[in-house]
Amino acid sequence: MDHANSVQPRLPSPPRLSSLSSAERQDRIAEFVALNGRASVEDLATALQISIATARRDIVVLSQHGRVQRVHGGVRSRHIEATAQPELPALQREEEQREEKQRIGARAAARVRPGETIFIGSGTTALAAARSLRTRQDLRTHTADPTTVITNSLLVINALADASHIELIVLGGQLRRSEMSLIGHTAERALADLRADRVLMGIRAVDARAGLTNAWLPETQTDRAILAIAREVVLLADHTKFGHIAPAFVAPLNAAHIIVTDNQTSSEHIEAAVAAGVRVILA
Amino acid sequence: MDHANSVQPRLPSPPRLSSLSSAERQDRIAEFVALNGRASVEDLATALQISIATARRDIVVLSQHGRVQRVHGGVRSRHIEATAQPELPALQREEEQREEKQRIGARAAARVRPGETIFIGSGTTALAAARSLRTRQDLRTHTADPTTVITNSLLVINALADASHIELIVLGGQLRRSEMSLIGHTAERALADLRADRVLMGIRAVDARAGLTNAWLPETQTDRAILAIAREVVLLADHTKFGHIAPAFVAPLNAAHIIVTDNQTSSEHIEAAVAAGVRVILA
DNA sequence: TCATGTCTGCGCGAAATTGATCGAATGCAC
DNA sequence: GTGCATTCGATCAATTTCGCGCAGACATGA
Repeated sequence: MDHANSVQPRLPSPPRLSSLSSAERQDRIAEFVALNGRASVEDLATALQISIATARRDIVVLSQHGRVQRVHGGVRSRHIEATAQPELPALQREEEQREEKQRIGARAAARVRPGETIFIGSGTTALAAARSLRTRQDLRTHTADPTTVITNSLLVINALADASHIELIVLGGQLRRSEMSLIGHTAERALADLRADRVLMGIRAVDARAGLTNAWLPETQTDRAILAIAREVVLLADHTKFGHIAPAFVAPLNAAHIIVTDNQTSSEHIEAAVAAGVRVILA
Repeated sequence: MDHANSVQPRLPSPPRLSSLSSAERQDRIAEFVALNGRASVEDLATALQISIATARRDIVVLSQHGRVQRVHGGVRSRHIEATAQPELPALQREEEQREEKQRIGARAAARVRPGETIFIGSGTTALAAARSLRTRQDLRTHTADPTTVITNSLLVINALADASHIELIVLGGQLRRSEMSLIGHTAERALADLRADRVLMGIRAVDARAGLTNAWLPETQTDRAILAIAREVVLLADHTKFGHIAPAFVAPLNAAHIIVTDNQTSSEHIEAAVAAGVRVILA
């Protein structure tokens, strides 16, 4: 029996005694990253005496929880470099699910055709879409009928301020600093005179029964007015938005014609959206 | 074909995490650019010990994120005014008569009392006034009835975006990039619902007979609507503005209640303004 | 004792990242 | 406007890293 190992070609059995539980390992990894700023997968595997595969799995869990930021080759601290900007909530959140948001934004922006009028809402995912539009070369050449962007997001405005190939129309209103968005009576009144081909907007929470919900009640009035001006509503929501409910009801789920999300969204949520008549695009 | 392949003259060099991950490299580049203002592609490649191609790829990512501005040969900082290009006309002009504009702006801002509602227009002198308001401590303590700023200038918006003691209301409208101002029907419609204690605005040219004139006709409609919402109009005009006439008529000289200018303005122009019933303040 | 579920380590194909090269585009000087 | 040098963008090869399925080990419960 036993001894057998004298010649065993592989011993895949790790004696788990005395080693750490997965939660403890992940805490150690998070601690290590917080201390050193970054770590390669191999570093972690060596330091914690675990295999590369397990280190990788722990990293996946940690990044999904937002405790570390995943990069090719390892992980690094989620802490933002912060050269000058004050830590505005909207900018803080920009780092969470950064890769997913960029993919979602790019995919949503790809739906925009030259010469169209697009509304881009507030939120970091919508900001990613605006940045994607900023570099679209086909919009740059199509100068006869310029592409127009309407927005109530100060971040989108700044992102497109130097994009001379895009006509920029700003909704007025009161500045909500936590989101850097413009809301209120003035914004809604401006919307009455505007129409768009598509609306690209993010949302705080998506749930099949509770519909689309946001965190701040005064904003919902403006959000509803935004939804009403376009013939196609494209909702941008990464996988962390699904299955949750925020306090302020905005609209039923099928108010969105298209939802762009990432491939980590569970099929359960996707199927529920499809059943509600919404087209789901995985970025 | 001989030669060549027998001895491979290329060594594709393996990617090593041991150096820096892509995200870290990009942070370094952003930091470098923020510090030095600009950098060539070769500079970055040398400084970070990476190939030209990789440096270029990082630059593309950074510019897509809006963290740096790409130019032929390298990158330059985009941090000036948090968003805008230095070569925009409005910012080019910022350097002209800079001292005078700062004094004029500070003097005009000094008229603002805590709790008032102020409209600040576009132009670099008005921007100086906004910056002065930003640091007024008495506005910061007077929280019961917050001071409110209404503006159609993107530069003013950005200057006050992090001034949490100031309520900020933005006029909507179409972005005029040369001035970074919002104008048009949407802006005028928003003005219909707004009133202010004072209007602080710049002007292109001031002349006793020709009145207040601007360079761009479509803007005059918006400018007139702005003048109409306040009980006190404070005109900010350095000495270079006097005695000239610009193509678009905005309003007669006495539409302004107060003109703040600098001490290089000739007494002839000052007396003409006083004769028209305007109070002149020298900053 | 056996069945079941969960966790760990390993291997292989797929994806990602990097550096180099080449034609095309751009900027600069005259 | 013309000519020349530089830079940009796209592509290829090389290597690393990632994702996923598979098998073994331990814990739990019948």
